[in-house]
Amino acid sequence: MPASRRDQILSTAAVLFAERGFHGTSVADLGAACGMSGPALYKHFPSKDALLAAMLVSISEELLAVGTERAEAADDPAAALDALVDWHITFALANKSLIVVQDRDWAALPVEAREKVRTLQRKYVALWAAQLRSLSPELDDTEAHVRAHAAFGLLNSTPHSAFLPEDAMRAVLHDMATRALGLREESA
Amino acid sequence: MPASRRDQILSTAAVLFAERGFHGTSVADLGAACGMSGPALYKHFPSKDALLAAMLVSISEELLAVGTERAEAADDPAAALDALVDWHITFALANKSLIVVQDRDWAALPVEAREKVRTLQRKYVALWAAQLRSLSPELDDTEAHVRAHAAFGLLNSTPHSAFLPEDAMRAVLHDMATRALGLREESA
DNA sequence: CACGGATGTTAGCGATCGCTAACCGAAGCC
DNA sequence: GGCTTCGGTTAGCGATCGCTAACATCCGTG
Repeated sequence: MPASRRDQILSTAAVLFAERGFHGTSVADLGAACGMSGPALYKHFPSKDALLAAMLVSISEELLAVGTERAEAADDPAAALDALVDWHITFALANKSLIVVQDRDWAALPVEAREKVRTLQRKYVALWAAQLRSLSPELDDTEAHVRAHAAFGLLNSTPHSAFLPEDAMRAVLHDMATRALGLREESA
Repeated sequence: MPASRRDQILSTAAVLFAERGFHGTSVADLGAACGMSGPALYKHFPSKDALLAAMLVSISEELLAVGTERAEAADDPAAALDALVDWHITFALANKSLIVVQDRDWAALPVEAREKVRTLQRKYVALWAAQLRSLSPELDDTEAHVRAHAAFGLLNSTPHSAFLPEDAMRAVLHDMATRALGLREESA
């Protein structure tokens, strides 16, 4: 079943929320963009908030789950970080709008979903930080978290600047991220 | 005159807009946070939109103006980029909320201000891109822009992760950004 | 001292918002 | 062939929004 009505709404909403923000998008706008109008959305989601929650919880889960998997499959910390960078790039390129919405509108989530998302995100950062610390054991834990966040910022710039073909974007982002994290010391 | 009423409103608004978004902050909220209530704001700004515009136009101007100045004062492209990184870090650390608002809520600007901000931002990116290309003349122009955006993403992560004392944050961000941009090839 | 501008107040208007109610046609099932 | 379910419609409610109007207070100045 490729793309249920529900999925179509979620992806349309991601685009609109990314462009205008959650509070800047009315349910009428969203309905219209889905080819229906306004209140029809309530046949698929109990509320506008719940729609946002479904969107953000599922992406946080996927980022963490696949990230964990990729890191565990790697042979050493450097390979794990390389795999994490690769996975994050893949995800960000395939879900530009979601990436934008996630760090823009998480504050609009109802409390319960907000805490769930924050927990998942914290685990995801911790996953990166742990790999950074086993690569460089002298690294302070807080600094490792800061470095992970900085790497996310770099990689998450892609929704605002995907000017190149996908392969080229991948290459540039991979190069910059691995350099920033100290994974390589030589030029191309 | 350090901090007129107008400035106090602007900086309070920056904090609230960064937390809840432009559309998520009512003029009553903003007024209350400034120690007055609601409509009093209209004695200082003609509209809520105009307030946002004043905020974003002025920061875009400052980023570009000082950036240009710093780049011109440098002896070579590498020094210019180093100075740009340094300036951007200084600005981002001193204006965390504004950095957030700028890339979150620029779409809420009235057309005229939006175009002005976009023009200024484009010039700022072009300033970085030009330095990157004179450092590495073989670099494609589009890729240079992408690399500049990625560097901004990295540096702009600081509002979400300023867990370290300011000096340490500066050092970490400077290290990562210069590595990402290929300004150094050796470890610390 | 009168007065005018600057800066605040409260009341309230019109528009828009999220959401519910009531209704309807098509599809599937016994 | 009737009944239910599913997914859609329009009408409209109550709340909130940005903003204006009308009025109060203070303060510098001729």
